[in-house]
Amino acid sequence: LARAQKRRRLAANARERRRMLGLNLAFDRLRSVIPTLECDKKLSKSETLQMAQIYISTLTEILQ
DNA sequence: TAGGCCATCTGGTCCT
DNA sequence: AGGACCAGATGGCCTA
Repeated sequence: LARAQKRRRLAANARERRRMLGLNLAFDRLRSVIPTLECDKKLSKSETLQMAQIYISTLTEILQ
């Protein structure tokens, strides 16, 4: 690959890394707001989404 | 050592 | 044109 192309690929990789960093930060914020009773190890990403969905459903139901 | 979770690279597509 | 977003591939690390 040409040097300019390689340089742009590297830049794109860096942007993608930063983007994922932002996404992971959002996961951390969501995790921090999910009540995890007596569960010391942190939830995986998909677990976090599942628990959030369950939590929201529960709160919604309580509000009825 | 197989399975789960994750980070990173990459090429494609859509948006500005 | 260049950036944002996305999904697939790949390899590393950890645990049952």
